[in-house]
Amino acid sequence: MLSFLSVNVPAALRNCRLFAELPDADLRRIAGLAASRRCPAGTVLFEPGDRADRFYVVAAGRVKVFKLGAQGREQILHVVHTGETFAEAAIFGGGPFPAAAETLEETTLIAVPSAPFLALLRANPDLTLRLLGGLSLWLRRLVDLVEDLSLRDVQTRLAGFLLREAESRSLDLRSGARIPLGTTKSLLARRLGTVSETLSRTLFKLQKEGAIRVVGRDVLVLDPKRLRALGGGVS
Amino acid sequence: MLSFLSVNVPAALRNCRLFAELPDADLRRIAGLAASRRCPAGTVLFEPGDRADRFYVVAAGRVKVFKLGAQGREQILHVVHTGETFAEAAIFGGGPFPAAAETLEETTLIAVPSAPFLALLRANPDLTLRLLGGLSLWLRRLVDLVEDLSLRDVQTRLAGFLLREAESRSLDLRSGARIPLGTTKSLLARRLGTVSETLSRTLFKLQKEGAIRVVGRDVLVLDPKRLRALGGGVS
DNA sequence: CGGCTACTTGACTGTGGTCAATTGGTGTGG
DNA sequence: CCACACCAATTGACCACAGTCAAGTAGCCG
Repeated sequence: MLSFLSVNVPAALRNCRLFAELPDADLRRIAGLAASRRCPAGTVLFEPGDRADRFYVVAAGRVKVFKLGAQGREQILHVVHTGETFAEAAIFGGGPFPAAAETLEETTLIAVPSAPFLALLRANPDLTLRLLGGLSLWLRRLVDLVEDLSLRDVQTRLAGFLLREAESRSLDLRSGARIPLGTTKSLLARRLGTVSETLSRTLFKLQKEGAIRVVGRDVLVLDPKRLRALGGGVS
Repeated sequence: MLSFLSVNVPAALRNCRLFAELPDADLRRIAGLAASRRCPAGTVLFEPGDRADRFYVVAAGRVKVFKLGAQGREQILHVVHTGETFAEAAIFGGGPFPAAAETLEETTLIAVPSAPFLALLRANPDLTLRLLGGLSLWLRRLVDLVEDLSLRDVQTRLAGFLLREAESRSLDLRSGARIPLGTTKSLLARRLGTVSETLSRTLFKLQKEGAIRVVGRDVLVLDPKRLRALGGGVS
């Protein structure tokens, strides 16, 4: 299923943290085995239960990894951006993919088959350690998500999200800082483990308290102190 | 803080899946570096934010890994049994422990310092791959937990738990099968992301529907079919 | 201009958490 | 052996957070 070759595969792999420092020869080997693929928005990449015989590098675009509930509700586990990998964890231990993945926009992907990749790992301790670091980060994120879902209400989650978002874009949190949500609000809602209606209301509450002001898809921070207080000691 | 040596450290490590096939020499090296420790029930091993410069092997006993919420509510991420390791993920990537850990009963632990362990990993691709498999499993469990918390109600979670528990003890699910909970009900509640009161009521509901019968700390399965239906297609 | 999607707002409801009181079981000490 | 203390578990009353359904608005693109 390779729709050829709008991308320079080796270059795309280099852009990815996991492969950034891999020797040229190895990189080429992977590139030779990998399939590059361009997908329109909404393409289903895999579903829970599918055989996990590959993982993905996002060369350009965005992908959501998510779980679907009984009545069609959706919990997003992670949104994967350009230069990141996903589903690397699933290729170990032999089980199927535990979640589903779907492109959020036109996206170029590189699928790396697991068998040759595992062989490469045996010979590259550095690569393996980097991979371990990546999985460890994934684990931390999931622990955070569990904490959010189980122990914090929506308002706290939202405030925390805004604070983290500001920090990750290295905005200093003075009054007036502008945080772009970068996605639709319904997407954000499903990331935070709620629905768009509730997110709407919660944004409104934060506004009413004077902490923020919502302008289209951006959030202006009006009162960083208050936002921090509501976010409950998130870094 | 080493309270010496009620345990044979190398033997305890051998009992652990992670180290099961490690060459003798390496095992001894680790054993030489590791600190063995006997803890009474309720000993705090680490808290979120502590430096992650070690991980643990449970030589005998049980440990809970958990997150604490604002008003003291607790979400258990995992209960670690004899022969398992925990916190291995935290030693990668340099961050602190993301959760807390505490012994549930009198427990003997082996703490493996991360620095020499990381060095050992570079030389042992087999060990590293086994570790990757372990992390991958952790990740799957957390994804399941997120799914439970976000997309399923307590009754479904409970039914699913009972089914998984029966399977993991390889009980065949005929009517009359007896599933020991193996813990107090309040512990189980916090594992399922709820509180003991709600668990009580939910067990009662399952009884009222004729699916199970609760006898002390065991659950008798009366109607496996119904239980499966309520558990919503959990394996 | 029409049609589509994202978003907002309102009214309602249910799950499940909190608080409080009671029961039950177990181990300890008089 | 009984009395007491302690903890786990249960039950009841209450209520709030947030999800659902439905209607309406705003914004965007063809």
